[in-house]
Amino acid sequence: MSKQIQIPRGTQDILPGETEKWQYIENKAREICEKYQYKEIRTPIFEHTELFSRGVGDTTDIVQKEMYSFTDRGGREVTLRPEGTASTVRSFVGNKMFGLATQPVKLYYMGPMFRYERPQAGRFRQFVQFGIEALGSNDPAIDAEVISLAMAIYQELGLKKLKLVINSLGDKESRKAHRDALIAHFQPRIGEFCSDCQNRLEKNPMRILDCKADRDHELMKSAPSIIDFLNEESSEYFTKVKKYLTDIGIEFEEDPNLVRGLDYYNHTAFEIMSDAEGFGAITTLCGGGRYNGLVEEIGGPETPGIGFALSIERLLAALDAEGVELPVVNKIDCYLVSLGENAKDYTVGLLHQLRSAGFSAERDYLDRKIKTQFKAADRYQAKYVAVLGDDELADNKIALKSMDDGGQVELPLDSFLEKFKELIK
RNA sequence: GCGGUUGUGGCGAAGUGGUUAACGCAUCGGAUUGUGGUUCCGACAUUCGUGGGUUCGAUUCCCAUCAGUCGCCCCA
Repeated sequence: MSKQIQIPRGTQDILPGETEKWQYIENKAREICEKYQYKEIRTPIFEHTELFSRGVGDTTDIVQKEMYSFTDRGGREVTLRPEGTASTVRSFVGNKMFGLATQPVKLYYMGPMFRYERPQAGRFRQFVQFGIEALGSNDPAIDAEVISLAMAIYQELGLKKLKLVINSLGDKESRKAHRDALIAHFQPRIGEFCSDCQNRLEKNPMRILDCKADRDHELMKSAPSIIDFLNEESSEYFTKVKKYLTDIGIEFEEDPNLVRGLDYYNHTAFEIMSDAEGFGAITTLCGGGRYNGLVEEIGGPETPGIGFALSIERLLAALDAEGVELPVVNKIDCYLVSLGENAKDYTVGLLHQLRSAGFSAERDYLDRKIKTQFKAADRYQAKYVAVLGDDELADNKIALKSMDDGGQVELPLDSFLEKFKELIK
Protein backbone atom coordinates (compact mmCIF):
# COMPACT_ATOMS: atom_id res chain seq x y z
CA MET A 1 0.00 0.00 0.00
CA SER A 2 1.25 3.45 -0.74
CA LYS A 3 1.42 6.06 1.93
CA GLN A 4 -1.91 7.37 3.09
CA ILE A 5 -2.76 10.99 2.61
CA GLN A 6 -4.14 12.76 5.63
CA ILE A 7 -7.02 15.14 5.78
CA PRO A 8 -5.83 18.76 6.06
CA ARG A 9 -5.54 20.13 9.55
CA GLY A 10 -8.69 21.55 11.07
CA THR A 11 -10.96 20.02 8.45
CA GLN A 12 -13.28 17.09 8.86
CA ASP A 13 -15.11 14.52 6.83
CA ILE A 14 -18.78 14.31 7.62
CA LEU A 15 -19.81 10.70 7.21
CA PRO A 16 -23.08 8.82 6.86
CA GLY A 17 -24.64 8.80 10.29
CA GLU A 18 -23.66 12.44 10.71
CA THR A 19 -24.75 13.79 7.34
CA GLU A 20 -28.35 12.96 8.18
CA LYS A 21 -28.13 15.35 11.12
CA TRP A 22 -26.64 18.04 8.89
CA GLN A 23 -29.40 17.61 6.37
CA TYR A 24 -32.01 17.81 9.07
CA ILE A 25 -30.57 21.06 10.39
CA GLU A 26 -30.16 22.51 6.91
CA ASN A 27 -33.75 21.68 6.03
CA LYS A 28 -35.01 23.21 9.25
CA ALA A 29 -33.04 26.41 8.60
CA ARG A 30 -34.38 26.70 5.05
CA GLU A 31 -37.89 26.05 6.25
CA ILE A 32 -37.67 28.85 8.78
CA CYS A 33 -36.16 31.22 6.23
CA GLU A 34 -39.10 30.55 3.99
CA LYS A 35 -41.50 31.57 6.73
CA TYR A 36 -39.53 34.75 7.39
CA GLN A 37 -39.16 35.44 3.66
CA TYR A 38 -35.39 35.28 3.46
CA LYS A 39 -34.11 34.00 0.10
CA GLU A 40 -30.98 32.01 -0.48
CA ILE A 41 -27.91 33.59 -2.04
CA ARG A 42 -24.88 31.55 -3.13
CA THR A 43 -21.63 33.40 -3.57
CA PRO A 44 -18.16 32.09 -4.44
CA ILE A 45 -16.04 30.40 -1.84
CA PHE A 46 -13.14 32.72 -2.64
CA GLU A 47 -13.04 36.45 -3.26
CA HIS A 48 -10.47 39.11 -3.90
CA THR A 49 -8.51 39.58 -0.71
CA GLU A 50 -9.28 43.28 -0.73
CA LEU A 51 -12.96 42.59 -0.11
CA PHE A 52 -12.20 41.23 3.33
CA SER A 53 -9.45 43.64 4.28
CA ARG A 54 -11.77 46.49 3.41
CA GLY A 55 -15.05 44.97 4.52
CA VAL A 56 -14.12 43.04 7.63
CA GLY A 57 -11.45 45.49 8.73
CA ASP A 58 -7.67 45.63 8.56
CA THR A 59 -7.22 45.62 12.31
CA THR A 60 -9.28 42.52 12.99
CA ASP A 61 -7.74 39.20 13.88
CA ILE A 62 -9.48 37.62 10.94
CA VAL A 63 -7.65 39.79 8.47
CA GLN A 64 -4.38 40.01 10.34
CA LYS A 65 -3.73 36.37 10.99
CA GLU A 66 -6.58 34.09 10.02
CA MET A 67 -7.09 34.45 6.30
CA TYR A 68 -6.47 31.63 3.88
CA SER A 69 -4.95 33.78 1.16
CA PHE A 70 -2.98 32.93 -1.93
CA THR A 71 -1.93 34.28 -5.28
CA ASP A 72 -3.56 32.57 -8.22
CA ARG A 73 -1.93 31.75 -11.55
CA GLY A 74 -2.93 35.13 -12.91
CA GLY A 75 -1.24 36.96 -10.07
CA ARG A 76 -4.48 37.87 -8.35
CA GLU A 77 -4.61 38.03 -4.57
CA VAL A 78 -7.52 35.88 -3.47
CA THR A 79 -8.80 34.56 -0.13
CA LEU A 80 -11.04 31.72 0.90
CA ARG A 81 -13.94 33.50 2.53
CA PRO A 82 -13.62 33.78 6.33
CA GLU A 83 -17.21 34.93 6.79
CA GLY A 84 -20.29 35.57 4.71
CA THR A 85 -21.33 39.18 5.15
CA ALA A 86 -18.65 40.80 3.00
CA SER A 87 -19.42 38.51 0.05
CA THR A 88 -23.13 39.02 0.40
CA VAL A 89 -22.73 42.79 0.44
CA ARG A 90 -20.34 42.63 -2.52
CA SER A 91 -22.97 40.71 -4.44
CA PHE A 92 -25.72 43.06 -3.30
CA VAL A 93 -23.75 45.98 -4.71
CA GLY A 94 -22.48 44.23 -7.83
CA ASN A 95 -25.91 42.98 -8.79
CA LYS A 96 -27.56 46.30 -7.94
CA MET A 97 -29.95 44.61 -5.56
CA PHE A 98 -30.62 48.00 -4.01
CA GLY A 99 -32.77 48.50 -7.08
CA LEU A 100 -34.95 45.45 -6.60
CA ALA A 101 -38.69 45.95 -6.43
CA THR A 102 -38.92 44.14 -3.11
CA GLN A 103 -37.21 45.95 -0.28
CA PRO A 104 -35.62 45.40 2.11
CA VAL A 105 -33.52 42.66 0.52
CA LYS A 106 -33.53 39.68 2.83
CA LEU A 107 -30.97 36.97 2.11
CA TYR A 108 -29.61 33.84 3.70
CA TYR A 109 -26.57 31.75 2.94
CA MET A 110 -25.16 28.48 4.10
CA GLY A 111 -21.77 27.06 3.30
CA PRO A 112 -18.13 26.56 4.26
CA MET A 113 -15.98 29.36 5.66
CA PHE A 114 -12.22 29.23 6.21
CA ARG A 115 -9.99 30.60 8.92
CA TYR A 116 -6.38 29.68 9.49
CA GLU A 117 -6.50 28.86 13.19
CA ARG A 118 -5.28 26.18 15.56
CA PRO A 119 -8.18 23.77 15.75
CA GLN A 120 -9.77 23.10 19.13
CA ALA A 121 -13.18 22.45 20.60
CA GLY A 122 -15.74 24.15 18.37
CA ARG A 123 -13.12 25.71 16.11
CA PHE A 124 -12.05 24.53 12.69
CA ARG A 125 -10.19 25.74 9.65
CA GLN A 126 -13.12 24.87 7.48
CA PHE A 127 -16.51 25.20 9.11
CA VAL A 128 -20.03 25.77 7.94
CA GLN A 129 -21.91 28.93 8.64
CA PHE A 130 -25.52 29.68 8.16
CA GLY A 131 -26.31 33.37 8.14
CA ILE A 132 -28.84 35.95 7.11
CA GLU A 133 -28.59 39.57 6.01
CA ALA A 134 -31.37 42.15 5.81
CA LEU A 135 -30.31 45.07 3.67
CA GLY A 136 -32.10 48.36 3.18
CA SER A 137 -34.07 48.89 6.35
CA ASN A 138 -33.35 51.01 9.36
CA ASP A 139 -36.38 49.89 11.29
CA PRO A 140 -35.58 48.43 14.72
CA ALA A 141 -38.34 45.93 14.03
CA ILE A 142 -36.09 44.18 11.56
CA ASP A 143 -33.37 43.92 14.19
CA ALA A 144 -35.88 42.06 16.33
CA GLU A 145 -36.87 39.90 13.36
CA VAL A 146 -33.27 38.91 12.67
CA ILE A 147 -32.74 37.96 16.29
CA SER A 148 -35.99 36.04 16.45
CA LEU A 149 -35.06 34.05 13.34
CA ALA A 150 -31.82 32.97 14.97
CA MET A 151 -33.62 31.99 18.14
CA ALA A 152 -36.25 30.11 16.15
CA ILE A 153 -33.62 27.87 14.57
CA TYR A 154 -32.19 26.82 17.90
CA GLN A 155 -35.53 26.44 19.56
CA GLU A 156 -37.15 24.45 16.79
CA LEU A 157 -34.24 22.05 16.89
CA GLY A 158 -34.90 21.47 20.55
CA LEU A 159 -32.28 23.55 22.35
CA LYS A 160 -33.37 24.96 25.70
CA LYS A 161 -30.27 26.22 27.42
CA LEU A 162 -29.83 29.41 25.45
CA LYS A 163 -28.88 32.88 26.48
CA LEU A 164 -29.40 35.90 24.27
CA VAL A 165 -27.14 38.82 25.06
CA ILE A 166 -27.58 42.20 23.42
CA ASN A 167 -25.92 45.56 23.42
CA SER A 168 -25.81 48.70 21.37
CA LEU A 169 -22.54 49.95 19.97
CA GLY A 170 -24.22 53.17 18.89
CA ASP A 171 -23.57 55.06 15.71
CA LYS A 172 -20.20 56.37 14.56
CA GLU A 173 -20.46 59.51 16.65
CA SER A 174 -21.36 57.61 19.81
CA ARG A 175 -18.63 55.07 19.27
CA LYS A 176 -16.00 57.73 18.77
CA ALA A 177 -16.98 59.52 21.98
CA HIS A 178 -16.91 56.27 23.91
CA ARG A 179 -13.59 55.26 22.48
CA ASP A 180 -11.98 58.52 23.50
CA ALA A 181 -13.40 58.19 26.98
CA LEU A 182 -12.05 54.66 27.32
CA ILE A 183 -8.58 55.64 26.28
CA ALA A 184 -8.63 58.53 28.71
CA HIS A 185 -9.83 56.20 31.44
CA PHE A 186 -7.25 53.45 31.02
CA GLN A 187 -4.26 55.31 29.65
CA PRO A 188 -2.78 56.54 32.96
CA ARG A 189 -2.70 53.08 34.52
CA ILE A 190 -2.50 50.82 31.49
CA GLY A 191 0.76 49.38 32.87
CA GLU A 192 -1.27 47.51 35.49
CA PHE A 193 -3.10 45.55 32.81
CA CYS A 194 -2.11 42.44 30.89
CA SER A 195 -0.07 42.74 27.73
CA ASP A 196 -3.12 41.95 25.60
CA CYS A 197 -4.97 44.89 27.07
CA GLN A 198 -2.00 47.15 26.52
CA ASN A 199 -2.20 46.29 22.86
CA ARG A 200 -5.94 46.77 22.85
CA LEU A 201 -5.73 50.32 24.18
CA GLU A 202 -5.00 51.82 20.79
CA LYS A 203 -6.32 49.09 18.55
CA ASN A 204 -9.74 48.52 20.03
CA PRO A 205 -10.13 49.80 23.60
CA MET A 206 -13.64 48.34 23.83
CA ARG A 207 -12.07 44.91 23.96
CA ILE A 208 -10.42 45.69 27.28
CA LEU A 209 -13.87 45.54 28.85
CA ASP A 210 -14.03 41.97 27.63
CA CYS A 211 -10.77 40.84 29.21
CA LYS A 212 -10.92 37.84 31.50
CA ALA A 213 -7.51 38.35 33.05
CA ASP A 214 -8.16 41.88 34.22
CA ARG A 215 -11.79 41.37 35.05
CA ASP A 216 -11.36 42.37 38.70
CA HIS A 217 -9.28 45.48 38.22
CA GLU A 218 -10.85 48.49 39.91
CA LEU A 219 -10.74 50.53 36.70
CA MET A 220 -13.02 47.95 35.08
CA LYS A 221 -15.98 48.74 37.30
CA SER A 222 -15.58 52.47 36.88
CA ALA A 223 -14.97 52.26 33.13
CA PRO A 224 -17.24 54.37 30.95
CA SER A 225 -20.09 52.32 29.52
CA ILE A 226 -21.14 52.64 25.89
CA ILE A 227 -24.70 53.06 27.08
CA ASP A 228 -23.82 56.45 28.56
CA PHE A 229 -22.33 57.59 25.30
CA LEU A 230 -25.20 56.70 23.02
CA ASN A 231 -26.59 59.83 21.47
CA GLU A 232 -30.32 60.31 21.52
CA GLU A 233 -30.95 58.64 18.20
CA SER A 234 -28.88 55.57 19.04
CA SER A 235 -30.44 55.28 22.43
CA GLU A 236 -33.97 55.48 21.07
CA TYR A 237 -33.14 52.89 18.48
CA PHE A 238 -31.87 50.48 21.10
CA THR A 239 -34.92 51.03 23.26
CA LYS A 240 -37.16 50.14 20.35
CA VAL A 241 -35.26 46.95 19.62
CA LYS A 242 -35.64 45.86 23.22
CA LYS A 243 -39.33 46.73 23.23
CA TYR A 244 -39.97 44.63 20.14
CA LEU A 245 -38.06 41.68 21.56
CA THR A 246 -40.13 41.88 24.70
CA ASP A 247 -43.31 42.16 22.63
CA ILE A 248 -42.59 38.86 20.90
CA GLY A 249 -41.58 37.11 24.08
CA ILE A 250 -37.85 36.82 23.52
CA GLU A 251 -35.88 37.01 26.74
CA PHE A 252 -32.55 38.75 26.67
CA GLU A 253 -29.80 40.00 28.86
CA GLU A 254 -28.20 43.38 28.35
CA ASP A 255 -24.44 43.39 28.46
CA PRO A 256 -22.74 46.75 27.93
CA ASN A 257 -19.45 44.89 27.55
CA LEU A 258 -20.58 42.85 24.57
CA VAL A 259 -18.47 43.94 21.64
CA ARG A 260 -18.08 42.43 18.22
CA GLY A 261 -14.80 41.39 16.68
CA LEU A 262 -15.36 42.81 13.25
CA ASP A 263 -15.05 46.47 12.39
CA TYR A 264 -18.28 46.86 10.53
CA TYR A 265 -20.70 46.67 13.43
CA ASN A 266 -22.70 49.51 14.95
CA HIS A 267 -25.94 49.90 16.85
CA THR A 268 -27.43 46.50 17.70
CA ALA A 269 -24.97 43.74 18.58
CA PHE A 270 -26.03 40.35 19.88
CA GLU A 271 -24.79 36.89 20.67
CA ILE A 272 -26.60 33.69 21.43
CA MET A 273 -24.74 31.46 23.83
CA SER A 274 -25.21 27.99 25.20
CA ASP A 275 -25.68 27.52 28.92
CA ALA A 276 -25.27 23.77 28.67
CA GLU A 277 -22.86 21.99 30.99
CA GLY A 278 -19.63 20.72 29.54
CA PHE A 279 -19.78 22.82 26.43
CA GLY A 280 -16.10 23.65 26.68
CA ALA A 281 -14.49 27.04 26.54
CA ILE A 282 -16.56 28.22 23.64
CA THR A 283 -20.09 29.25 24.41
CA THR A 284 -20.97 31.49 21.51
CA LEU A 285 -23.29 29.80 19.05
CA CYS A 286 -24.28 32.80 17.01
CA GLY A 287 -23.08 36.35 16.58
CA GLY A 288 -24.61 39.21 14.74
CA GLY A 289 -25.43 42.84 14.59
CA ARG A 290 -26.13 45.91 12.55
CA TYR A 291 -23.64 47.21 10.01
CA ASN A 292 -24.87 50.48 8.61
CA GLY A 293 -22.09 51.88 6.47
CA LEU A 294 -20.66 48.61 5.20
CA VAL A 295 -22.47 48.77 1.87
CA GLU A 296 -20.92 52.16 1.18
CA GLU A 297 -17.55 50.83 2.23
CA ILE A 298 -17.89 48.13 -0.42
CA GLY A 299 -18.81 50.70 -3.05
CA GLY A 300 -22.59 50.75 -2.98
CA PRO A 301 -25.13 53.41 -2.08
CA GLU A 302 -25.75 54.22 1.55
CA THR A 303 -27.73 51.21 2.77
CA PRO A 304 -28.35 50.02 6.30
CA GLY A 305 -27.92 46.34 7.04
CA ILE A 306 -28.16 43.78 9.80
CA GLY A 307 -27.45 40.09 10.00
CA PHE A 308 -26.01 37.20 11.94
CA ALA A 309 -23.95 34.09 11.38
CA LEU A 310 -24.03 30.80 13.22
CA SER A 311 -21.90 27.72 12.93
CA ILE A 312 -23.49 24.36 12.27
CA GLU A 313 -20.59 22.63 14.03
CA ARG A 314 -21.29 24.53 17.23
CA LEU A 315 -24.99 23.98 16.85
CA LEU A 316 -24.34 20.23 16.70
CA ALA A 317 -22.07 20.51 19.73
CA ALA A 318 -24.82 22.31 21.63
CA LEU A 319 -27.37 19.65 20.69
CA ASP A 320 -24.91 17.08 21.91
CA ALA A 321 -24.25 18.92 25.16
CA GLU A 322 -27.97 19.09 25.86
CA GLY A 323 -28.52 15.48 24.82
CA VAL A 324 -30.99 16.40 22.07
CA GLU A 325 -31.54 13.60 19.56
CA LEU A 326 -32.60 14.70 16.10
CA PRO A 327 -35.27 12.52 14.50
CA VAL A 328 -33.16 11.06 11.72
CA VAL A 329 -33.98 7.38 11.38
CA ASN A 330 -33.76 5.71 8.02
CA LYS A 331 -35.34 2.31 8.17
CA ILE A 332 -35.45 -0.04 5.23
CA ASP A 333 -38.97 -1.11 4.33
CA CYS A 334 -37.93 -4.38 2.77
CA TYR A 335 -34.70 -6.34 2.55
CA LEU A 336 -34.57 -9.07 -0.07
CA VAL A 337 -32.92 -12.30 0.97
CA SER A 338 -32.32 -14.76 -1.81
CA LEU A 339 -30.63 -18.06 -2.38
CA GLY A 340 -29.95 -19.87 -5.55
CA GLU A 341 -28.87 -18.39 -8.85
CA ASN A 342 -32.32 -17.97 -10.36
CA ALA A 343 -33.78 -16.39 -7.26
CA LYS A 344 -30.81 -14.05 -7.00
CA ASP A 345 -31.36 -12.94 -10.57
CA TYR A 346 -35.03 -12.40 -9.90
CA THR A 347 -34.40 -10.02 -6.99
CA VAL A 348 -32.84 -7.48 -9.33
CA GLY A 349 -36.23 -6.82 -10.87
CA LEU A 350 -38.12 -7.14 -7.62
CA LEU A 351 -35.84 -4.65 -5.91
CA HIS A 352 -36.39 -2.19 -8.72
CA GLN A 353 -40.16 -2.58 -8.48
CA LEU A 354 -40.14 -1.91 -4.75
CA ARG A 355 -38.06 1.20 -5.17
CA SER A 356 -40.12 2.47 -8.07
CA ALA A 357 -43.20 2.09 -5.90
CA GLY A 358 -41.59 4.42 -3.35
CA PHE A 359 -40.21 1.94 -0.86
CA SER A 360 -36.74 1.93 0.57
CA ALA A 361 -35.33 -1.49 -0.27
CA GLU A 362 -32.02 -3.31 -0.26
CA ARG A 363 -30.53 -6.70 -1.09
CA ASP A 364 -27.27 -8.58 -0.67
CA TYR A 365 -24.46 -7.88 -3.10
CA LEU A 366 -21.73 -9.97 -1.51
CA ASP A 367 -23.07 -13.44 -2.21
CA ARG A 368 -23.52 -14.10 1.46
CA LYS A 369 -25.30 -17.03 3.00
CA ILE A 370 -28.86 -16.77 4.33
CA LYS A 371 -27.96 -16.29 7.96
CA THR A 372 -25.63 -13.45 7.16
CA GLN A 373 -28.16 -11.82 4.87
CA PHE A 374 -30.59 -11.81 7.77
CA LYS A 375 -27.96 -10.29 10.00
CA ALA A 376 -27.45 -7.57 7.45
CA ALA A 377 -31.19 -6.93 7.30
CA ASP A 378 -31.16 -6.62 11.05
CA ARG A 379 -28.31 -4.12 10.99
CA TYR A 380 -30.13 -2.02 8.44
CA GLN A 381 -33.16 -2.08 10.73
CA ALA A 382 -35.29 -3.48 7.94
CA LYS A 383 -38.98 -3.65 8.75
CA TYR A 384 -39.56 -6.67 6.53
CA VAL A 385 -37.46 -9.32 4.90
CA ALA A 386 -38.68 -11.04 1.76
CA VAL A 387 -37.17 -14.47 1.26
CA LEU A 388 -36.93 -15.88 -2.21
CA GLY A 389 -35.32 -19.23 -2.98
CA ASP A 390 -35.36 -21.29 -6.10
CA ASP A 391 -38.12 -23.40 -4.50
CA GLU A 392 -40.41 -20.40 -4.01
CA LEU A 393 -39.58 -19.15 -7.45
CA ALA A 394 -40.67 -22.45 -8.98
CA ASP A 395 -43.94 -22.31 -6.97
CA ASN A 396 -44.60 -18.63 -7.71
CA LYS A 397 -44.31 -17.74 -4.03
CA ILE A 398 -42.30 -15.49 -1.78
CA ALA A 399 -42.00 -15.50 2.00
CA LEU A 400 -42.37 -12.23 3.86
CA LYS A 401 -41.14 -11.96 7.41
CA SER A 402 -41.75 -9.11 9.82
CA MET A 403 -38.52 -8.34 11.63
CA ASP A 404 -40.42 -6.80 14.54
CA ASP A 405 -42.52 -9.79 15.59
CA GLY A 406 -40.90 -12.55 13.55
CA GLY A 407 -44.18 -13.51 11.90
CA GLN A 408 -43.91 -14.89 8.39
CA VAL A 409 -46.44 -15.26 5.58
CA GLU A 410 -46.27 -16.65 2.08
CA LEU A 411 -47.43 -14.44 -0.75
CA PRO A 412 -47.93 -15.14 -4.45
CA LEU A 413 -44.83 -13.87 -6.17
CA ASP A 414 -46.60 -12.21 -9.09
CA SER A 415 -48.71 -10.01 -6.85
CA PHE A 416 -46.08 -9.43 -4.17
CA LEU A 417 -45.84 -5.69 -4.68
CA GLU A 418 -49.59 -5.13 -4.33
CA LYS A 419 -49.78 -7.29 -1.20
CA PHE A 420 -46.74 -5.56 0.26
CA LYS A 421 -48.30 -2.14 -0.32
CA GLU A 422 -51.43 -3.16 1.57
CA LEU A 423 -49.44 -4.66 4.37
CA ILE A 424 -47.17 -1.73 5.05
CA LYS A 425 -49.84 0.94 4.80
C1' G B 1 1.36 32.29 16.89
C1' C B 2 1.98 30.14 22.19
C1' G B 3 1.19 26.18 26.05
C1' G B 4 -0.66 21.23 28.17
C1' U B 5 -1.75 16.25 26.65
C1' U B 6 -2.11 11.97 23.44
C1' G B 7 -0.72 8.84 18.94
C1' U B 8 -0.57 0.43 19.50
C1' G B 9 -5.33 -4.04 14.26
C1' G B 10 -11.76 -1.33 11.39
C1' C B 11 -12.98 0.68 16.59
C1' G B 12 -11.89 0.79 22.02
C1' A B 13 -7.83 -0.43 24.96
C1' A B 14 -3.40 -3.27 27.97
C1' G B 15 1.81 -3.66 27.74
C1' U B 16 7.54 -4.29 28.44
C1' G B 17 14.78 -1.86 26.96
C1' G B 18 15.13 -8.20 24.77
C1' U B 19 11.31 -10.86 20.94
C1' U B 20 4.70 -15.29 20.63
C1' A B 21 2.48 -7.44 21.16
C1' A B 22 -2.95 -9.05 26.20
C1' C B 23 -8.07 -8.30 26.01
C1' G B 24 -13.03 -6.35 24.44
C1' C B 25 -16.17 -4.87 20.25
C1' A B 26 -16.81 -5.28 15.13
C1' U B 27 -15.89 -8.40 10.82
C1' C B 28 -15.42 -13.24 8.40
C1' G B 29 -15.84 -18.79 8.58
C1' G B 30 -17.97 -23.05 11.11
C1' A B 31 -21.41 -25.69 14.81
C1' U B 32 -26.94 -24.88 12.28
C1' U B 33 -25.49 -27.33 3.71
C1' G B 34 -32.89 -22.04 3.62
C1' U B 35 -34.03 -17.51 8.25
C1' G B 36 -31.87 -11.98 12.44
C1' G B 37 -31.02 -9.72 17.36
C1' U B 38 -28.63 -15.72 22.07
C1' U B 39 -24.59 -19.42 22.67
C1' C B 40 -20.03 -22.17 21.42
C1' C B 41 -15.49 -22.93 18.28
C1' G B 42 -12.00 -20.79 14.89
C1' A B 43 -9.62 -16.71 11.81
C1' C B 44 -7.96 -11.63 11.92
C1' A B 45 -1.23 -6.30 13.86
C1' U B 46 6.12 -9.44 9.75
C1' U B 47 3.87 -4.44 13.82
C1' C B 48 3.23 -0.26 17.84
C1' G B 49 1.95 8.06 13.72
C1' U B 50 6.61 9.45 10.71
C1' G B 51 11.99 10.41 10.50
C1' G B 52 16.44 10.37 13.04
C1' G B 53 19.55 9.19 17.50
C1' U B 54 21.20 6.25 22.08
C1' U B 55 21.91 0.79 22.60
C1' C B 56 24.37 -5.67 21.36
C1' G B 57 18.90 -4.89 20.97
C1' A B 58 13.60 -0.31 21.09
C1' U B 59 6.77 -0.32 20.46
C1' U B 60 9.08 0.83 25.13
C1' C B 61 14.70 6.04 26.35
C1' C B 62 16.07 10.94 23.68
C1' C B 63 15.29 14.61 19.66
C1' A B 64 12.60 16.35 15.63
C1' U B 65 8.28 16.23 12.78
C1' C B 66 3.18 15.34 11.61
C1' A B 67 -1.64 14.61 13.50
C1' G B 68 -5.61 14.38 17.21
C1' U B 69 -7.25 16.72 21.64
C1' C B 70 -7.72 20.67 25.33
C1' G B 71 -6.55 25.70 26.63
C1' C B 72 -4.59 31.06 25.58
C1' C B 73 -5.46 34.94 21.80
C1' C B 74 -9.80 35.71 19.01
C1' C B 75 -14.07 34.16 17.28
C1' A B 76 -18.88 30.90 14.45
